[in-house]
Amino acid sequence: MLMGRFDYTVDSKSRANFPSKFRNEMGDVLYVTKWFDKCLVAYGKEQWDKLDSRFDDMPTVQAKDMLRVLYGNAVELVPDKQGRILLPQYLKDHAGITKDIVVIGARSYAEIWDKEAYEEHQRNTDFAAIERKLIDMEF
Amino acid sequence: MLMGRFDYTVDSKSRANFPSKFRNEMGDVLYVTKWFDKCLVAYGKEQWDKLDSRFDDMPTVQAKDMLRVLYGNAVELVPDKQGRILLPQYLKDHAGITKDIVVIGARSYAEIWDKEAYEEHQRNTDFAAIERKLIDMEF
DNA sequence: GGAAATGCGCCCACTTTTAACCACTTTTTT
DNA sequence: AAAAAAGTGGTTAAAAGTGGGCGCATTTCC
Repeated sequence: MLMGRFDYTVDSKSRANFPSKFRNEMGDVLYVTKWFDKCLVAYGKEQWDKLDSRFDDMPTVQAKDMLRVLYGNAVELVPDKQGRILLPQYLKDHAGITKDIVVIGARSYAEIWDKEAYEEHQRNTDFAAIERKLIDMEF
Repeated sequence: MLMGRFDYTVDSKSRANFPSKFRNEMGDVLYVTKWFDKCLVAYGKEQWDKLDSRFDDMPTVQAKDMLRVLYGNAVELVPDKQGRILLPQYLKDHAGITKDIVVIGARSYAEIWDKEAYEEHQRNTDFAAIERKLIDMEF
């Protein structure tokens, strides 16, 4: 179960750290692609395969725009011995990543944010609405 | 059943005590995350798993904002031999914790407050409104 | 086609943070 | 009053994070 927040910086060689706690759980291959709300997702192999299989019996024509986003932007990354990954430019662009990043755990996957964008998103989050959602599911 | 109020201070290494009475009941792993009203929640493993399982068959896109708040800010904490926990900075920031904290029991979970914020919140508590709520639910 | 340049993986060294210990004081219990 | 439990403080060791150097491969330019 992935959880927590981890702050890192992209170094001069454009490498970024990835939480060791997450790596232990996700295995040594990460699948990273564009995600909603100006951030990136990272899946471990197992979870990625699960996601992948959901397209098995989806009609191609119906799936094509989703495939373009999800698969067309996906990369398979292997962290180096220190646990760092190298994000391709187009993914960094999507998330607005320049220097400071935030990696958060979200149960079965991780999200990678530009720190500034993350905090902006936090400020704009309607906590009361989330609280109502949780009440609705009788949390 | 968790109940009562316990006052502690965060030491120079930013460790904070956690009531031994609670630990006995909650087990030796705590799950702490952001909560509403400027405080933190702590769950024992059993309660956390119960909560966790409710996301099992919830569609990802629908759940993502709740996951971001709940899991993105959660930590799994194992108290040291003396029963202390180490809160990450982002959680302390959320609750406004600097030095003095208050831990209160709330039936199945515990809340962690900054002492000042807690007393402020107490002063602002509208007992009459709570009384009406209790009347409504035919308490 | 060959030499310089660039990018990237791999490794090593250093710093910082976190976890694990140990010792001691205070409070509670019997 | 003695013993046990709870709470506090500090030291040490391990792990995580960060920066940079080196070499190999591909690319680019002459």
